[in-house]
Amino acid sequence: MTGTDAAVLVVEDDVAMRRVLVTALRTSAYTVIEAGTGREAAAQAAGRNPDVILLDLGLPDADGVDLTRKLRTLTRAPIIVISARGREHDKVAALDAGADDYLTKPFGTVELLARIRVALRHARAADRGSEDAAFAAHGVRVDLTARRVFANGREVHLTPTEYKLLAVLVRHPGRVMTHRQLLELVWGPSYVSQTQNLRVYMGQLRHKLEHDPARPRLLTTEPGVGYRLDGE
Amino acid sequence: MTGTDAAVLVVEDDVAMRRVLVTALRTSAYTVIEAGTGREAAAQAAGRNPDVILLDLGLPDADGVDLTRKLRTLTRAPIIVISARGREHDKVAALDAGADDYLTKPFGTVELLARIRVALRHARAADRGSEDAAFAAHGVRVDLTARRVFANGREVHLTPTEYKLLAVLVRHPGRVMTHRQLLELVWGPSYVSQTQNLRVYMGQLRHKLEHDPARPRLLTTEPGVGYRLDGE
DNA sequence: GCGAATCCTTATAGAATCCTTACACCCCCG
DNA sequence: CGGGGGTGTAAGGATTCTATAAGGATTCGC
Repeated sequence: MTGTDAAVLVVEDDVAMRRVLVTALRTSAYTVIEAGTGREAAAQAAGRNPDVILLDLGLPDADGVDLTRKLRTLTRAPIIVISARGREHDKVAALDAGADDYLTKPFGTVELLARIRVALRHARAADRGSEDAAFAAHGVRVDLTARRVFANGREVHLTPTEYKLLAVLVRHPGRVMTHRQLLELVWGPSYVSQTQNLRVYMGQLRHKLEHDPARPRLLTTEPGVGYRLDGE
Repeated sequence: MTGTDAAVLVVEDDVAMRRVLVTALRTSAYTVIEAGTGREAAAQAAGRNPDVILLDLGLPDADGVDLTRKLRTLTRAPIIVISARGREHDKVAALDAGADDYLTKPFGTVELLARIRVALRHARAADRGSEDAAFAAHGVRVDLTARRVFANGREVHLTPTEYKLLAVLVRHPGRVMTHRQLLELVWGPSYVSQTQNLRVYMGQLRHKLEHDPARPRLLTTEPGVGYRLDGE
């Protein structure tokens, strides 16, 4: 598989290293976009819509993990992190911040290209689904782009965590989300076994949204499995 | 919390190594499925529908790259390859055969867990685009991705065990599943002789799904062998 | 700093689920 | 005609899971 038009954003401050990367990518027929700073990287990611991002963590002007998180808000393109630091902690932090792969220097060009192919494979598979930005049922309306929630025509105030939880459910209407999924997406990977907390927040959401919180029609329980946001 | 969440298939012949992996996964509240050979791996990948596959390339009975390709035809679950061989050629071969990540021994457990989280993230993103895997016959419809079951247009509530049992049958429509197979896949390897329990649950499923539970057309009995999910 | 909002934990009652036991049934064969 | 293996239904106690309230810890805004 060759580049077939795919655009790769290379974020790397070291000029020599950058030249190596760019040459390898051009040889494989990728379109290359370059950035030498975190600020530039964000601009290019937002403006040029790359298909893959190669990100060197060791930029002088930005913390790598923060930048990863930032880029993730700007684009859904896979991020392959390149770093001189090979400690486990660094890897985990970057991966949990939204990176899709982590390569430690020094690495081979051939391997890098193979990992780029994997990333593109993923991106294409994920592209097929696009999300709705709104949900409405049972007198409840959720506007994800405006971050607003209404119940029976009245706007309801939700705390950040409540909203996050509801937003996850809205993105998967009608389908059961397991405790694990909800906990991981709302609270993060290290909270996957704190199911009690999830129950508390689900109760708060019901209290604010359901007509009769004791007999939920919108936020239903699937005992032993998880919760579901029901349409009509 | 019961183990109805993300399931990880661990393919590893070395017992010591396997124990390390299984312990780490269980601690993070994953459901673990184990396989020690290539043949077993294929069977479990097809039968248990894991969410991620951890594959050691160094199995005695199968070539790792071939097995990767084989597994890719059986499931779309992400494959994380674990290998003692760290040569670039090996990595590229595995990645291009369909693997999603490649870890070289020795590696840290924390990093492995982080990479599993990445893989699950991808799987979920890809899931959104795919059509719902479903089964329909005799007025019964089973939606495996939404975890919903309908009979005669009405949604039926199934308990976790009932659903698990039905899900196994749905993945092998028309084929007889032996008592042993069903017990192992639903209740686990230590329950393979508790056939009475299976009868009870099969009865409950019939009661909820069949038009006339006494004359089952969907869930038929193969005396002395097992049960079968019949199409039209 | 201070108050208010939010978060997370704990405790407990109530609900759902699981698994076992008990027993009736059916069909085949001696 | 009477077992006997295999099967289907019913019921209940033990276990697990869930809902809700309440309070201390923490964070946030001013």
